[in-house]
Amino acid sequence: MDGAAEGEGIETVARLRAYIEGSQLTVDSRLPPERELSRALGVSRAGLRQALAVLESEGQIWRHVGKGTFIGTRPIATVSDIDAMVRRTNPAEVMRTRLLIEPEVARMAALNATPAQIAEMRACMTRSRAAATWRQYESWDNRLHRTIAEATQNALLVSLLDTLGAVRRAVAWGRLRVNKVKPEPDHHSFAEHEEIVAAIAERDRERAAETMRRHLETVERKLLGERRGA
Amino acid sequence: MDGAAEGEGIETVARLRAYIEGSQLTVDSRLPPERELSRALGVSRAGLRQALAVLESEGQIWRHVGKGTFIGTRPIATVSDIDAMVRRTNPAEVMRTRLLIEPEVARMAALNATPAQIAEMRACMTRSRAAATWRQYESWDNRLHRTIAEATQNALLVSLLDTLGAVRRAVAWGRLRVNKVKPEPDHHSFAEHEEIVAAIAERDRERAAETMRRHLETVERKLLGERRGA
DNA sequence: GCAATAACCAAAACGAGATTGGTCCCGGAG
DNA sequence: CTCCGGGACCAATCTCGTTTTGGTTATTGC
Repeated sequence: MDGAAEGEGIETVARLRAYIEGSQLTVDSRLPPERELSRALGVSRAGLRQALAVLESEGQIWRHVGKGTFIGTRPIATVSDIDAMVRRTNPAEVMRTRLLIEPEVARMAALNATPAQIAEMRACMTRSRAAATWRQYESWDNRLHRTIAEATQNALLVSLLDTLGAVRRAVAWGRLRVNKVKPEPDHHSFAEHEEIVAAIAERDRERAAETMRRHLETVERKLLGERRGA
Repeated sequence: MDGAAEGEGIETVARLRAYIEGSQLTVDSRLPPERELSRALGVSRAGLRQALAVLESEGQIWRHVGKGTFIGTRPIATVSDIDAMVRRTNPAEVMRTRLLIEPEVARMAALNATPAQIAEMRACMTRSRAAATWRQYESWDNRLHRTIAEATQNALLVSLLDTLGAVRRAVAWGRLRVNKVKPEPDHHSFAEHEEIVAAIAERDRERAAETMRRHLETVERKLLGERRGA
């Protein structure tokens, strides 16, 4: 079984390798469609596909329907499509990710925040306290967290957190907060936000990270814990 | 100057507000195109656009050519386009971001890594030691860091790190490593990788985070520090 | 003058048709 | 009977021309 048949397969693989080497096809370039390539190499399309499968398993090429066959390793999928990401994650993962990143962001913000940014944080808190609806409150809450992100003075980090925020908003937790129309004056976030911004203003990095961590843990409890409990 | 003319403008704004309230248009929904809406409200398109400009400055709506006019605040731009991000960041920001996130990722990996994942980490290290070219070394180095990310058991976090990695590869491109063809056997990363994986295998979260931090600091020095020095 | 109308522009969306990798089925050669 | 080649088909993707839409400028009418 392995004599002639496998020999033919190896022959096709070798011819394919020679073709790729011969043509000045570099990494990431597309090679001809299967129908065309099979004619050029004088093999059947099925035989060519077997040879391509070998090279793909070796990591030499990668293929995708509608796109073609490419030289090199398959490009990784980024969070370019928020909707695609939402289908693979859940609110718990979002909170774990926030807990992992945002305390360190607060620490870095305490180091680098400008006076203007600290002033904007305080303005966000004032406006969130005065919010008449949950929607307005969330708007100012988002802006507060984004201002803290901007205070790291790192554009890449801000974009990553924006992406995380987009996933957070898109992920299906469109429930909760159906009972009340607006935040209570003693809503837990108000005091916690005060502590975070105060720590940043005082340049106390450790306390900024710690208070942010406690804040997010409270949010996590309210969002996930109470759902199980109630 | 402000009597009749401004009065008319306010009148149009009021009529527009009434239209939005009246129609059951919710947040993020698109309202009719300007040409159509101006006919419906019985005002000129120019007058309507002035009224729309008022609502836009208030943050009630946002507009974009080719898309339309939408209710709510303008959606933020995520890291959907790697190339666009590359133009706004630099290698220093990439390293700062890695230093902020990846030690915590290692800490979380030490908590959640499966035996199979730890085995894959060791396989990556073995293969990176045996690499014949820098390209091969980087391939296994990337895969090692990605396996550590996967060990957090958090798909969202993995995607965010993939995005970060894509930016890193795009920004830190042609330079460095022009002098040697392959990694030295005593390359600093080898021993550092060993320490990180050992800490993860021993479930020592604190040491995993600390060794990862030291590893990235070494990479940062090699990448940025020596460039300034030499 | 000046505001309304129309005309034009570039960005985005839309849609029909062509491409392309992946799969299945049938017929013929060995 | 097995197995390979050919063809047809499928779904994802790309391509390209057309339409829609906000933004801008010129023209017209009072």
